[in-house]
Amino acid sequence: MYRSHNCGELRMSDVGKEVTLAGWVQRIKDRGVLNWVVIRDRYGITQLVFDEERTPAALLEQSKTLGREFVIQAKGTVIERESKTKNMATGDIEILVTELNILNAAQTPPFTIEDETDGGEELRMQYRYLDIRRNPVKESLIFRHKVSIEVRNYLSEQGFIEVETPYLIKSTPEGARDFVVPSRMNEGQFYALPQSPQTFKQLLMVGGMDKYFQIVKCFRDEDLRADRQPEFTQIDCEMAFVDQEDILNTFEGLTRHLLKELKGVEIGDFPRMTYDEAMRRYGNDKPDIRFGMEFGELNTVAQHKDFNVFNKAELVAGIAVPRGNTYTRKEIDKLIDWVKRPQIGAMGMVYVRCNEDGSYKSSVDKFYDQEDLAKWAEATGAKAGDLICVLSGDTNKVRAQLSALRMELAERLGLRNPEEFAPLWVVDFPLLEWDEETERYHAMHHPFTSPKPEQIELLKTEPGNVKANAYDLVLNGNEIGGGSIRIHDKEIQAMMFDYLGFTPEEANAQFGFLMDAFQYGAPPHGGLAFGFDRLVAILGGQETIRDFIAFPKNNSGRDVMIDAPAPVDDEQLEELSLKLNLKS
RNA sequence: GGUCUGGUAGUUCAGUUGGUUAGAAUACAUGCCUGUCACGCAUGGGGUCGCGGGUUCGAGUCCCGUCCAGACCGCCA
Repeated sequence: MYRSHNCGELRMSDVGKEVTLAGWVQRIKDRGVLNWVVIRDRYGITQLVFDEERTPAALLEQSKTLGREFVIQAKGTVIERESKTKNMATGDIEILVTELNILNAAQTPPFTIEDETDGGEELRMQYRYLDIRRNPVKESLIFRHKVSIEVRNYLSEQGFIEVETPYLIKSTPEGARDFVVPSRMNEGQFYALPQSPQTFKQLLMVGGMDKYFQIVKCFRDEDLRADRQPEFTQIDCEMAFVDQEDILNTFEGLTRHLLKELKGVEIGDFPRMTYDEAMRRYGNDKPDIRFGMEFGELNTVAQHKDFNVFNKAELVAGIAVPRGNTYTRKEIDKLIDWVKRPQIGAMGMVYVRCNEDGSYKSSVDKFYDQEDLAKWAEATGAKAGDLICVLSGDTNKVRAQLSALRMELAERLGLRNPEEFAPLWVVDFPLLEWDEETERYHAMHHPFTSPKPEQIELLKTEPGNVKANAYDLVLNGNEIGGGSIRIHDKEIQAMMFDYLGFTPEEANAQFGFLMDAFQYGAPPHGGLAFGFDRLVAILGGQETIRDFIAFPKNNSGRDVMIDAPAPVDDEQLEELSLKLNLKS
């Protein structure tokens, strides 16, 4: 038996007990005739004491050979401390050690194993196993475990069955780039790792598993972000014999359950907003509605004067920054520089100071009088003391730019409280999206998404205006889930592929198995997938998913700990019938 | 593919207008200390200033290239 207790559980009521603890050396405080050693495991920390009067000399000397992160086992008696501390749960007691075993010595770690470490990101990733010993990372992983248990419990109680689907599947041209895996037994052929189990879950519906879920890894060979990894986890769900309303209710229930069980937050019916409305009010299909600063469209109140920048703009829109009039001219200039950075790309920014006395002072006073500016204030909901920021130009660009500005200002103003949760459904997404590069429509969600039935005719005349039975679940400005009612009719599916530019032969080669299945009794069905890493991170109060993944990849998709990806040797290539054609 | 920021001691960082022997904190080592808990005190070791080239009497500092890291845009059906 290596230990009788863990390092987090001993209290005053245990005083007098003979115990054995095992763990890592957190801290050594050598005072010569007295030595304290703090030992740590997953459950907490406990202080060991060695002193000249009560400890054999040899044992005291042995305690001084310890170093940080040594793995040790200590036997001894729980005693009350002479000086207690509230800094640790076990701060009232300590262990008077009678036997010390060094189970494994350790090199000094490259960064401190403390809550506030001195280690930089890269170093922590390189020695992730040391990083995981730190409370914040450890707690994040434990939190992730709790979320996954709650998800499984809830869905299981609702009658969902978890079914595993294959990881070695087929590459498809639509959507993200695939990670491909060469097949030794099938020369010149490749598997692809799934971007999602989409077609398999639909086939499970055809198979009669009318409530399916899976907590499953997905893979996309695209550039990374703070909230995007090349391999990530989804809560993938699908239901048969349901309409959109059934699905929204089911997964709103799951989300509400998670918020209640894990955060103690009770939320009523989630607001719903159409895609068009979200774009108009927030310039964004995943609005953060924890705060206001909604867009005011100013075309009608700003396009009647000689200010040509506005007159020739497709959209003039502004937001009211609460208490923004406290900004100095210099600060506003910096804000203008900020929106003009290439990442945002605005040409400029017009601002209006809303003075406490009800008057206005703008950067375009030459063109607009007080009466005009009062209308701007009304449209943006600006109050005395606010600052109105106005951008103009191409509608889509203005919305994206003003949305970025809104989020940035909210962040600076501390309006994005991570302990506040504001979910909503965004519904009625467009079915298709125009792609400038290939000059054709492609599916906004995916090609299996059902158009609104009453709009199928509209596909022929105005494909860009057709809405889909597609929806996203948004939490605090992040898309945490998305899904749709699927097509379950072979003819409509074939028509969709046609609109997306597939020849019948291509459609058949890629997705023939699915359309075949639709001929053998496919039930109406639909579903949704949550981004599990993102969901866990946001519930945990963060927007970076890395600390909720045990072994994440870095910005370039590399695992710096195991140093992957890496070349394979010539024999492996030979066996796979592969030849490299390196660009550099 | 692009924009921006950074790379100096084990680690986190400072380093002025280009100037003589590159600093601090922390970690580490040694010694002292009987109630510490971010203990304290003293002493000590520790540097390819990411890499390559250029300008200059002289480069951590300026210029060009390159590599690496992070954030973002494109991309992510």
